[in-house]
Amino acid sequence: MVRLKDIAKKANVSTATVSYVLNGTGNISKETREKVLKVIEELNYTPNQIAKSLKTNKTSTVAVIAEDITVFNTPEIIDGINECADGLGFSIILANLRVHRRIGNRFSEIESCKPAIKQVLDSLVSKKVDGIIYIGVHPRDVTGLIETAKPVVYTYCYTTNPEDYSVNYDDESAAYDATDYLIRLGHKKIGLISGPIDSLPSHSRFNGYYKALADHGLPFYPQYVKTGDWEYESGFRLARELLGDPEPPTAILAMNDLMAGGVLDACKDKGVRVPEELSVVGFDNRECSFYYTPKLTTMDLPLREMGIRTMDMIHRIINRTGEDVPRTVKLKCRMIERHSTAAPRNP
Amino acid sequence: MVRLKDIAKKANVSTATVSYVLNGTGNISKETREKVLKVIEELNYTPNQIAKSLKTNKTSTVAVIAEDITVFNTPEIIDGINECADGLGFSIILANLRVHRRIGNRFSEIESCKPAIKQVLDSLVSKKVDGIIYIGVHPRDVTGLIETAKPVVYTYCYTTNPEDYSVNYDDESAAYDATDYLIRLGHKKIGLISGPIDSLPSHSRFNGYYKALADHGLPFYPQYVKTGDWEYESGFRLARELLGDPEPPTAILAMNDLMAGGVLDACKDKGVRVPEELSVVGFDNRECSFYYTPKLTTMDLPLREMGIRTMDMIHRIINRTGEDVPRTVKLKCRMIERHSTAAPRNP
DNA sequence: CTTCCGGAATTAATCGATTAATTAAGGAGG
DNA sequence: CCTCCTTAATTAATCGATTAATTCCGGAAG
Repeated sequence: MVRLKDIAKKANVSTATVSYVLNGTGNISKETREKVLKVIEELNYTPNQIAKSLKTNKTSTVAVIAEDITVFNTPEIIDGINECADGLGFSIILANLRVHRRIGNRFSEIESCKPAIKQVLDSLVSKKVDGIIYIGVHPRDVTGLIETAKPVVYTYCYTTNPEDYSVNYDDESAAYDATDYLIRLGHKKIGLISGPIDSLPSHSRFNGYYKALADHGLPFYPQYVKTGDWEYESGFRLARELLGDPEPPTAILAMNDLMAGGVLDACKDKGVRVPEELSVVGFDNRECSFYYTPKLTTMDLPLREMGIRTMDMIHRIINRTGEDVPRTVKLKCRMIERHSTAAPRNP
Repeated sequence: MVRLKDIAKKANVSTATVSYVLNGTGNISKETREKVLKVIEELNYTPNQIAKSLKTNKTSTVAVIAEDITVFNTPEIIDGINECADGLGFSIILANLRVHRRIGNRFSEIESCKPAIKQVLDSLVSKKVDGIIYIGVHPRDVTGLIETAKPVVYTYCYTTNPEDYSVNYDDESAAYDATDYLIRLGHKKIGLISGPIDSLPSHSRFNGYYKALADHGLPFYPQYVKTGDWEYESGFRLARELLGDPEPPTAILAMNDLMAGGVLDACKDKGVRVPEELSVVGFDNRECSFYYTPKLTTMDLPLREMGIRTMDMIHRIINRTGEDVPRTVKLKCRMIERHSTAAPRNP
């Protein structure tokens, strides 16, 4: 292994000079610089990052703590993080909490992850990274979950502490756009299958739905709003309820693709044709939504972009340049129009 | 930040003693050990891994180079790696080559990834890790792709170098089992929609198919074997060809779930009912296969297990204990029986 | 001619651990 | 009593960089 010292000896300069050349600091004459660079090239030298880190107390590494890497949103966020990190010369250390296998879908019990997080922070991460990115499996409150002196940026989750940094997508405007899209197709009676009432995204998405109706001067019918639990079965069940209404909606907006899948199957079950008799819109643009019959119109989440912005944000915080880094970023979603939506027959 | 030196001072011993206590080496009396441990506890000290790495030249970190983390197989493999690494006290540094965005599906052009790999190895990984795990996006030959002195274990891909280490699933026995399953249901005319002829998994799976037929004394009909390209469209097109045969098969085994999806749609198109008139079996157990109509019977790949075994293997190699680590591991797949298969009506 | 200054290089301490070599203190054996 | 071991501790070099402090030198200014 070639060391900085070897370069110095061969180039007949001090180690300090080589270091200054490598880092572009200090006062180095053109000739010396070139001489050193030539030797570096010759010996195919690359600096030992460990030694550098020890002295500078910087690692050019961030930890990515994922609640569950096997959940559909996470890989693409990580992909974005990675892409951005490559450009910045950062590495990422990945820690996976496996929340799903730990607590299933009982998100309220997220507290039980605290020991796991503490262990990750203590034993693996905190000594080797400059900052921490936390990726949730579902947008929810994780206030107080991470206790560390290092910078943290949250994505796909949020905290109630206004000092915390986070990157998310804009739920309200996404739901607004989806509703607006259906209204522009001609729909006036639009069912909504919501997530649990105590979930923030459910609230935001409901607000978007409500505002879009209002902006178009359409009435709001409480009986068109049903509360599910994000799972297929609730979509199936609630769609049956909606379709059983004496004056059923001509379109249903489900707050995720899984429940939308339930809606589609309820339609098959009841002999309701999609999109001719009922338009269905999902949310998330999960892989499965492409394979539904008919292919589902849905909202694509800006996952990769979220990853990129998250990495960019933590990098800014780490390199405190004095510039004021905004605490929260919200990114727009994008409608993906497929075959589950059409203009209503009898608007 | 508390340093080892601080512990030593407070406990009135030398730094060496503290180090020996921490690592359980050297000759330390019980009283001294307890005294030191008490101080460590009091000051809430954790050793600086960077400093340790510098001296020992070990990092307890492995690099995971993924060809594409957004491909369905990769997250679960990484999950397995992570689980095993946690148990061993290892961290993982993740590098993502984004092969799909680089070269799409033209796998033969994998060579073009070499510069990216070289960059990853040089600038990020090689100085900070004890070993390297490489995860492919598709089982294929990656001989010579990674040039490094560190231990490497390949998974979800293979090399022709018998010195290389790799972990994979057993294609041949999986295809054998799938075919055997159909035969036991009563099928005698079984179509096969293969991957490209120049792909190793295609070969192995074909061998499994062929052997199962032979073992049951069934004839092999070449016209029942069609060669696709792993994509949905080829499944659709080739299923139409098979169904157009004067004596069409009563079951079709597709070598992946995407092509099986094409088969299902071809059946819908031709009015062939699944599974009543045709049984369909896929391969991979991708998320989408659960959402097909009918839900697809398919082969589940032991992805998490592969990750675990891969991590375990690289750990053994890193800790060269002299034990002979087997060069290749092959894991069994598992049939997932859903609603696309049944006994044939007229066997 | 002396002093001062600035550019270009070097010296040497330092980051926080590990560990070979050494020392010191008892105890056993001759 | 002296020697030799064993056990338990310390000393100090080392890993491979960074960087504050210092030195050296030549030219400009007074």
